[in-house]
Amino acid sequence: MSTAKDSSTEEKILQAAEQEFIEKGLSGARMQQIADKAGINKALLHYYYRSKDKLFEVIFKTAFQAFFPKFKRIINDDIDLFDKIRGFVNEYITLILKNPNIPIFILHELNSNPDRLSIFFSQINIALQPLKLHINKEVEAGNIRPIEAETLIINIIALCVFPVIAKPIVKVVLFNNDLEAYNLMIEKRKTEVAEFVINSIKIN
Amino acid sequence: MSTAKDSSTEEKILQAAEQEFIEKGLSGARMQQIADKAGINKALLHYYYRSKDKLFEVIFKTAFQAFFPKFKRIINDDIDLFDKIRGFVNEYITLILKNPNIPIFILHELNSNPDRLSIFFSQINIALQPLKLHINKEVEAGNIRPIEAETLIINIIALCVFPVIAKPIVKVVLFNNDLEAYNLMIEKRKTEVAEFVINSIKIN
DNA sequence: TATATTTTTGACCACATGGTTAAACCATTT
DNA sequence: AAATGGTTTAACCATGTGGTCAAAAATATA
Repeated sequence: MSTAKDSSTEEKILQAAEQEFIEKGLSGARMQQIADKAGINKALLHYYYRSKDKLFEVIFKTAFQAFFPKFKRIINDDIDLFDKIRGFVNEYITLILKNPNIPIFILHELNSNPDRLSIFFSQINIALQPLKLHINKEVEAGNIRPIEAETLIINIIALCVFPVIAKPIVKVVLFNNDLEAYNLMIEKRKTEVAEFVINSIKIN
Repeated sequence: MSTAKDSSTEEKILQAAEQEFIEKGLSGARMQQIADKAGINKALLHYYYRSKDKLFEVIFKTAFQAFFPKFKRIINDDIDLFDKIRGFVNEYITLILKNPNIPIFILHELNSNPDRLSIFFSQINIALQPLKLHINKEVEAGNIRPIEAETLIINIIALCVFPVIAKPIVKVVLFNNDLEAYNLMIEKRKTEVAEFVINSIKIN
């Protein structure tokens, strides 16, 4: 058994590949560019990962995990739904900001090849099930306004993700190209999004 | 003056190019493929549009107009803010559904080259100004909960666009790959999104 | 009908790109 | 020190790709 997995070379390749693929997408990425970024020979890429597609597959998987992590911790907790939403929004936006280009990357690649998703199906499905149940329970109990669990979940994720993936537009159009203002606004959303959602579903 | 602009050939090229570019992106699109789809020789592409980039530029511009249309009609109307939101959501989702792949296309291309946006800056900026003012006015008058106009606008657009661009994920994860169920949900959002937003900002 | 003009094509070119190979390099074992 | 096996490289190769060009076909003009 080799310790190649931990070797600095393989690590450098993965980092370089992640950068290149996430920035340019599968078709836009160049093996030569990845090799250069990793500071190695191009042939070495094929030594570790036989083809561009194989290498892409690895990057896509890890990127997808980052985009759709196992938020079981938050979701499974037996806490108040509103607090659950607050916790989720805060953690999720924080997570996305760590690599803000991943969502468009995933969405773009998934768009031209939706089959890639199939591997992750059960993982996500199981991860969201408890949250769905909790929402439905609260609706039935009359604790929140009637709303489909799916709708509420989509809305929350939309409000977290979209402002980040639309950064070029939002920054320019709504904040006159002021990066500081844009960043501040995203930062504020870590709490504001939850309140926006809660205001919408709570009963007065 | 030639009448080339109206010629069937040029029209076929544009249609084929739009399909190809929007589906595969700039780097993924192939001139040969576009020629094939248009049923013409590849050299003819370069006869009408000198280079791939020139052709792309044309497609990108028209696509962007579709993504960010001149919604002045809705926004400028001197109607109730809530009705304005209802009208906007309904029209915008309807518009996006006409070519649901445009948003990711725009976002993806803008991500790797944000400069492309600069041409449209003033157009969008002017288009949204009246809406901002209206929101601020309602907040100051105490008619709705305090919220930044920018935040409210982002939220509305996010709720309209995201479920469409995340279709591959949403369909599979939340609707067990049931296309009908997914479509129905999007259809419902034409009215539900507005109510979700209004519930959040209205004062009880 | 003859002539200019525009549109369309097949053949081609230069170059970028993913991928291969044989040899060199390097560390570890014997 | 020699042999072994994993790692790295330079030099190649085949193919795909954007783009060109000269000639043919079609169309307009005289």
